[in-house]
Amino acid sequence: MNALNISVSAKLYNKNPEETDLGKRILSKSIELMEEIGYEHVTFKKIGLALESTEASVYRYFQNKHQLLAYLINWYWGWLEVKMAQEFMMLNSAEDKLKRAIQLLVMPMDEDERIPHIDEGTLQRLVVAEYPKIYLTKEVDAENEEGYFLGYKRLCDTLGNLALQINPAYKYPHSLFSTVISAAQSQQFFTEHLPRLSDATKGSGTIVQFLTEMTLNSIQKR
Amino acid sequence: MNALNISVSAKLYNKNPEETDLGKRILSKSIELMEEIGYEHVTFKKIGLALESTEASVYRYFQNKHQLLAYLINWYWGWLEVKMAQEFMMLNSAEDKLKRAIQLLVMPMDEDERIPHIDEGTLQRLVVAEYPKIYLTKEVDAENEEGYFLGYKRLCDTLGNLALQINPAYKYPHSLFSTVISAAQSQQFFTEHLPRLSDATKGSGTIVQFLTEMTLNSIQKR
DNA sequence: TTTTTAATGATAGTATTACTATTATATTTG
DNA sequence: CAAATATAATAGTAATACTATCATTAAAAA
Repeated sequence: MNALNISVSAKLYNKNPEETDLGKRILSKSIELMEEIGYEHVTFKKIGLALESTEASVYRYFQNKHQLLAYLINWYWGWLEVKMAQEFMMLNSAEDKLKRAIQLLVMPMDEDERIPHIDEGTLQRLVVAEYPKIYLTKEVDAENEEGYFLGYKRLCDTLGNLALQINPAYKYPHSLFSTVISAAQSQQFFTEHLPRLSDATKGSGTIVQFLTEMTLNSIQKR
Repeated sequence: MNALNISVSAKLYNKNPEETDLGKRILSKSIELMEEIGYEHVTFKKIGLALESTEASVYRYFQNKHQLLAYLINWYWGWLEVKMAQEFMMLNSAEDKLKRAIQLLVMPMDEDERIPHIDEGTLQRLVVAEYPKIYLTKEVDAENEEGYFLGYKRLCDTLGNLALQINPAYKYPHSLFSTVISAAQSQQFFTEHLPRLSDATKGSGTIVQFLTEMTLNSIQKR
């Protein structure tokens, strides 16, 4: 069996959803439902209903909707890192790795067959639509200590280190990649919903070009 | 009297809050309360209480909390544009104007004495903490048609046009400035709450430098 | 095999939220 | 002075975000 496990901080659940059948179904249905009706309109009652289970059962796995979203988003960043690590093995230069990383941030994802209960494509669209909501709260400092944002931070570090391989004197690797990762999401959203805030048309080619140029122009030695 | 009026789409309120005393007090207290306890924890009941007025009275001005936030954020972008236009009069080159614009996006704001009922500094902190919440919803397309995001779009256009003055061949002016405006906000947030996502320390100098370099490197002719 | 434990389902209940509606009162305008 | 308008006071409703209890079933341990 070639299963693959993405690690998510234990503070992001009451009871580990990866360990039970119901848990996995909760993940699967939550992604689907949140992407479909939007975070604000999701309730644990609706998730329970969609699962043919109950509100109380969902509460056994997650304290609340916010924690569930944080779990899913962290899972996504963790999975992306694994994906990137795999692809990087086939590439030599840091520049090529960065370019590929940007593509992975923006391009639609295929289902990973090693993880049948999670539809990565739907999860990616969920992340595009909801990701800042997990940190833009008054609880951010407390949740930060619990590891709610580790996925994002790790990804940011990984890409920042690639930039430093290209130019060790570059002064803003963390700022640059938190900006690039964030822009990768928001440009997708703008292209679809607020096109005046983007120069891309449907299809992700322009976004990748824009981000790649911006990144390389920023870190280049001069 | 040298009053100054920032125009906000009439779809962003039930009854224009700028036209009455209670309306202005609602704006003033909402900014204060939202910044203090966070958007999620605000209710119209609490705003009414803080005003020594009632929930029902607040509902006469705004349909709901979401519309109120959208109003405030649009007001902020409108006000920033006015501020920028004033400052641009004293500058000649497009590059200097862009640099100044980035400073205005990031630096703490003084109270504008022409508008006594709005504390621009507090409003700026509110925008940093909450701005994506007005468009990251399933209602974005409908609200876009109502003009909920005009402030952001106009600001983005204004800065994009400056970039095109520097390099008319630059291909991504909208994407770049939606990214820069957004990064200006999120880098402030990260510096304070998630420092591993930024290279700046408290005080806005580093953020301004980072954004300025990124912007100019992106649009330069090569 | 029996016993215990753990997981889930079913149901009920509470406080708060997000409104809507009604009426009374005060203020402004014609 | 009459009429219109703005606000305050209050009540009420449906949905939300939980918490708690108990019964059932399945799996694991004794």
